[in-house]
Amino acid sequence: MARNNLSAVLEAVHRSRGASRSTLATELDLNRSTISALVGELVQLGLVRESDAPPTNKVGRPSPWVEPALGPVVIAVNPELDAVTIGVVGLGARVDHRLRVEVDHPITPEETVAIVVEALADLAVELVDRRVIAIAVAVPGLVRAADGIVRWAPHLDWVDAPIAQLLHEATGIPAIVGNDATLGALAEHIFGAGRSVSDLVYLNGGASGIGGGVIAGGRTLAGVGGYAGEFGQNRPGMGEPRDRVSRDGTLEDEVSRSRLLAAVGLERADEAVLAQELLTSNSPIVHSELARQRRVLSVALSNAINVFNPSLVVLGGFLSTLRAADPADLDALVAGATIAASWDDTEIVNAALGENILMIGAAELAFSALIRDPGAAAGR
Amino acid sequence: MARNNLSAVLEAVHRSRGASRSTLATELDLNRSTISALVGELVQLGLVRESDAPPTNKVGRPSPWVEPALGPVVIAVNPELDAVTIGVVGLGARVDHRLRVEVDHPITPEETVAIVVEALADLAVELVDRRVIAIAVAVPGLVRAADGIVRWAPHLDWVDAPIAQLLHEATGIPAIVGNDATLGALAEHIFGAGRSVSDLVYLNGGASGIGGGVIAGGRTLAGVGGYAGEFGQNRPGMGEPRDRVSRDGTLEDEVSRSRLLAAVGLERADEAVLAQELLTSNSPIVHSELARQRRVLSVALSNAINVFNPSLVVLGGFLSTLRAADPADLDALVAGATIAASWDDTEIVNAALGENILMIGAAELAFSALIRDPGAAAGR
DNA sequence: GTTTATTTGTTGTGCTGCGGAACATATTAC
DNA sequence: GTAATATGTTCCGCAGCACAACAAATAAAC
Repeated sequence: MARNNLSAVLEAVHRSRGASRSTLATELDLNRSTISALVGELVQLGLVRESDAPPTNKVGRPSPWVEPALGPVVIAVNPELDAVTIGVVGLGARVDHRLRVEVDHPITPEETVAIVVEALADLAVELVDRRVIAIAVAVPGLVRAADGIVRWAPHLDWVDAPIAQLLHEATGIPAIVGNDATLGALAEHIFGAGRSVSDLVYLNGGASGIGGGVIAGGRTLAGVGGYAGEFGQNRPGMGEPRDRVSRDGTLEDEVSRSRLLAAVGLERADEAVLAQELLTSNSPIVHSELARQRRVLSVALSNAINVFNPSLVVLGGFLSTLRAADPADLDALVAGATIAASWDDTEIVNAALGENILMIGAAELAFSALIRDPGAAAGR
Repeated sequence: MARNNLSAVLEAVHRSRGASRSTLATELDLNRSTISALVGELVQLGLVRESDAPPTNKVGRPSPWVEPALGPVVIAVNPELDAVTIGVVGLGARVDHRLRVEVDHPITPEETVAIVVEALADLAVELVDRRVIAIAVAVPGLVRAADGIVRWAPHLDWVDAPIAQLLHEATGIPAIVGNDATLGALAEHIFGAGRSVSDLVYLNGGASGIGGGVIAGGRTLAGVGGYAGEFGQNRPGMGEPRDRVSRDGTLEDEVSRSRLLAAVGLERADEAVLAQELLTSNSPIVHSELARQRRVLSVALSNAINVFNPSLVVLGGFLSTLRAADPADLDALVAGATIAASWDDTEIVNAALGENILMIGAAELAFSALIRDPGAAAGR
């Protein structure tokens, strides 16, 4: 039987990172007595804790504060070309620990599993008294929703990698996998720039290309297989033919980190350094490349806004730098190629969550399952 | 209180256009006794009727047939440049009457209302003993979801037209408005080519341009304002620069009915005639224009598939002709520019519902509200 | 043609989630 | 210190639905 309001209360506490009982009652439109019972049950389940009323200067009996419990945590994992990032994440997007294990070659699924196992051992002390709900992996590649198999992660050179199964077998902990940009969109939606918004498009520019994720009507856009949101492979129209510099004309070929690195004359640089270089350069080559990439990006964004009519377009990675170089220019370009009624509703912003975005997004994958059925985890 | 399963039963009967009680029970995973009670209630509400068990050769007590009742109907309205189409539509997508009122000039909202009022008078005899739930309008333009105002219908030259309010004031019947292509997508999803599918992209080519609608995760993609799905205004990349023949390079400028008419040398023609001309022509001009439009369309479709990962792309209007001229070519072009994993899930098909598509789609707008709360309409 | 197996409708009962009302309690306002 | 206000607590009741036992209507078996 679907104990729906139990989920609703847990979700509200999770998303707000804490709320008073009375605000829960008014916001969820539930009776005080119901909230009382449900919160009590969540406390029993160890998912939530109540603390003394915070000091407020309002008349009336103070309402106890309801917070996510410290117990349940998710081990978030993000394998990348040069490193694996692992985090311990609690309800309410609390990132308790984060560690980064560098590797000197493209990492295999098996090596990823080994690193996670080792990290779990290292974290054993911190995880005493914690309940590890799941291992959640954010992968830069296509993840089949049905079984969590990584169909294709070009950057990591993974093909049909059963990473979830491998992790589960190695640790005994349930494992779950998602696409990194999709999880980034989810994280920004629940805890970042898109908190109060139910329709957003998230685009992230990284070394491996451009990933995208969409929240539509408050829900993650998945598609049949779970591959939705691959804006990077799209071919946007070029305002001027000479803007096209790649063979295929895909967005991530045209708007790319490596072309920006080339323009500033660097071999490699981390995000902050590249941004610094780009934003302080006087070179006309840099400026014209930034302008060209903005023009191409603007068409892709217009296409996306025409189709999704989102409240927000959230840019991450080097795409936010591209915007930062001249936000007004990007806005004007997008405005020029977007349906006016749609553009009126839309704002382009930079991602709000920093380095933790994928930890939070991956954890959300597991927490959303917990929220769907709070009783399932512990006993009944 | 959300009487959820009452909705579920009504929805199942509506979508299946009739089912036995026992299949309802198994498909909705409800107890026989529950189905019995709920169907009884829907009969009481006049939304559903039971008839004798249909002849089946199975062992066991025969299960009564449950069908949509004849009573509740929606008046569907579709104002177009040259005519207004009005239909009487019942639950289960039963189109009882349809009439087309030709006009010799772009119709105004007020004229549309007058035509609807007149049609209601003409239909008075047929509507005896029917319960008109709502007037539902499918408009070729942008409809603000919040209040049903037509923000912009370029083809009709409507700007901020409160058509729902006007219709309600003139008739006393609740009125509701939606975008034509969005409603087309909905109709194909529930009763057409996309029946068993929860993710589809619908693109319709008409005289006024290309309209689009999306079903994602079984729900209509709306966007914040309700303007989602405007693929026609998108700018797809061109494989070869000379494919671009318009100034802005928007999809509906490049892939257009008028360019096809020009190629076959006609001033005007209805859909069937144009299709006939295009598919039987030997002219190299016609063939090259068809091929060019297919190439441009294919990029737009690839972009859509990369983003939505749908099970189905449904083409309507002249777009289905464009495909019919060489389906393999279109498929190959799309395959070449789409993420392989996504393309594996996707099939491109022609729209299955014919002239009734917008009648059914518009009616769905009202019926979905009825299904959400079956009790609201009649008494309690 | 009668009996048997099978499937389904019907009826009565009980559980569960939640709202409502009356009362208790902790705070501010005066 | 008393009043006003907001909220927690407790008890009750209702609605939705599953479950079980029984009745009914069909096909299959003999």
